[in-house]
Amino acid sequence: MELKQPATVTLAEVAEAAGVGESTVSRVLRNHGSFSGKTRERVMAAVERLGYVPNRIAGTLASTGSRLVAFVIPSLSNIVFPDVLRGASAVLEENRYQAVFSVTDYDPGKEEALVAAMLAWRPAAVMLAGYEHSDGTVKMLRASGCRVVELLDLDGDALDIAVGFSNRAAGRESAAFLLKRGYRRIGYVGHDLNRDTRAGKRFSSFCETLDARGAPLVAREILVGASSVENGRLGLERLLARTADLDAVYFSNDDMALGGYFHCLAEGIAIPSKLAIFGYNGLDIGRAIPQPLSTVRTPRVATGEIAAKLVVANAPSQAVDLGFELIEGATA
Amino acid sequence: MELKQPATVTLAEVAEAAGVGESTVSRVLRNHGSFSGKTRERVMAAVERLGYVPNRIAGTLASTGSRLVAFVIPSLSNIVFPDVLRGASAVLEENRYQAVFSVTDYDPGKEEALVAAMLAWRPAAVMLAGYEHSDGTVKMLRASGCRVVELLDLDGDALDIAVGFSNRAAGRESAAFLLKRGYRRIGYVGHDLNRDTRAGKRFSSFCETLDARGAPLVAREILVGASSVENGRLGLERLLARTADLDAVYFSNDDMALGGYFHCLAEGIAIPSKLAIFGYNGLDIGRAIPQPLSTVRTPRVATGEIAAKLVVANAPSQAVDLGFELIEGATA
DNA sequence: CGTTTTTTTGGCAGCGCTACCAATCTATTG
DNA sequence: CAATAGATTGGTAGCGCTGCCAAAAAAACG
Repeated sequence: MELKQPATVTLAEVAEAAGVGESTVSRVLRNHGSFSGKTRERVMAAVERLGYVPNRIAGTLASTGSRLVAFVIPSLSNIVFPDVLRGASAVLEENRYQAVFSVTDYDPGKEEALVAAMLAWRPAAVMLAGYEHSDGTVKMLRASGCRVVELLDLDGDALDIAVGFSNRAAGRESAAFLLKRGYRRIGYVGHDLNRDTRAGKRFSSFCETLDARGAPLVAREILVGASSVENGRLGLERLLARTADLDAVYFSNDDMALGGYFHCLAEGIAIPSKLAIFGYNGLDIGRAIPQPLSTVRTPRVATGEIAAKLVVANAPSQAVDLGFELIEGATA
Repeated sequence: MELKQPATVTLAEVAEAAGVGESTVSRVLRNHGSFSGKTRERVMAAVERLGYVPNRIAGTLASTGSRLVAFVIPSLSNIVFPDVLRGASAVLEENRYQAVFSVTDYDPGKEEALVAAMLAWRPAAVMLAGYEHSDGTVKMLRASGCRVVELLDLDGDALDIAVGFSNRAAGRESAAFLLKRGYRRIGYVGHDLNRDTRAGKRFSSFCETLDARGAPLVAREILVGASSVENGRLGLERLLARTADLDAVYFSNDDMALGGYFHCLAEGIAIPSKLAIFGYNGLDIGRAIPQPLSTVRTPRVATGEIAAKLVVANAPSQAVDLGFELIEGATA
């Protein structure tokens, strides 16, 4: 079926049909300013009859601020970001804001280009992952005059608003937990850390903590590419082939850790007696496996919610620490 | 740090600074129409110097078509939709289109409201999940004149463009596969099917196929709420408590099936000799567990890609069947 | 009732940009 | 060198809506 371009109905036509002025229609539709009940009815009837759909493009141009919120996120494969979007989206929809997004693939250059493209829509706010941005990105954001929210990280200086938790603290506490449990020969399996700087921060403070307690990291296996269950499995396999007698492995996140868990399951490696496994994120699936995964649960949805609420309320610049929760689980 | 509203630079100011007319700046920036190399340089220098960011709101209003594509999706928790967004987003970004989205929570009423809100942005296309929409939604979409793409379903009549595969065929082939393997006492564990109509279609044609082959479904367990690993586990537990001697269970999707798998693992139920498990979606994680999950792999990312390509190319109305692949795995 | 106050209205100038058209300039041709 | 064709430009009317302001109508007051 060919869809023909039906001459779109404009506000002026509604006004004409309702026998009132344009500004009256505008007021009724936005429920702003004053008008009589009778007028309201006539306008609504005309709207109904003509099938009028307001044009937000025109509305936004005419008024001052837009109700667009731009998300520039590294990935949609990593469940973290859909979770953040989910939390934010619920709040934004309630407040008649509209979410727009694009995906950087963890590439700062692409991030810069996408931020530029986003700013062209004159959003009320731009939401980004973390603190590591190119100079160009920072400059544009500063000059834009729109709100900037940096998500899921707290280890650095915020441009405007930051909502999240400390990845360094998460790395530190994970290390402390493993040490407290008596593990001394600890390894690490992770994905590309240059791109995922938050995972990098966790790892570096994890290592610092081990060093400080006199039980430095014994071995590491870094896989190219994104985190995934398969990479976690592969990573652990390689690590164990290279290094004997490890008693615990820290993974860059739960996806990777699950891969490690499955490897042990398949190879008959007893968890945690022979090898302990520790993840990061607190995914639901980690609680459904036979031995609940030991991990750190992060408030991903809440991060999105709070960020959206702050933007909607046009709150002052601030950093909000939502914290995280270490889940002892049964794998470490 | 307070971000001050910096008087935004307009195209007129760039024109002034570059000593050329507004339309010339516009042509250079869009690389459209003709202009000399020298002019181009002067304009670009002025753009650079003033830090000009074009206003797409104004641009869209002034020109005819927008480069916005609206996604109205049921959920962000179900990985299916982030996958579709991912595929689409890559293509859209390449073509300088912008993705906007909102989430319906599988609620047709909310879908209608969100479609209305989306149409207010005069998108080039609206992308929706499946064919089941309220009358109001259909009416609005028809009247809107923008392209409509229905995703991930092919069992029904498309409004305009449809991209996906047949859920009925998937249900049918899954049943045929289990029967061919010799399973006769087959059960089902699923989530709320009124909302997820695609899962409902799979289930009903699964049952029809079993009936036709004289091995009707023995038992079912439907859980309220969304699909999840935990619900899958719980569902299988309940199903087995109620019904003895099942030899295979079909799950509404891989998340649910993984829950079932973990239940068996924890309870020491041998797979597939004692109980076979079959899922749907072909998630990566299903291949990383000790016994690869038997399932149907669906082209989710490709669905998004193709949909976006058709929209960008302003292709004629059509239904594109991307098919699916039955993965034999080791659990059935 | 006339007057003052309050509530409702309509008119219209932009918002920043693009599309169209006419004007200007440059290169070509005979 | 005039004439013609082609390449570059600038001017300007909207795109559809909102915000401001003044006019009109209704309500309140004395």
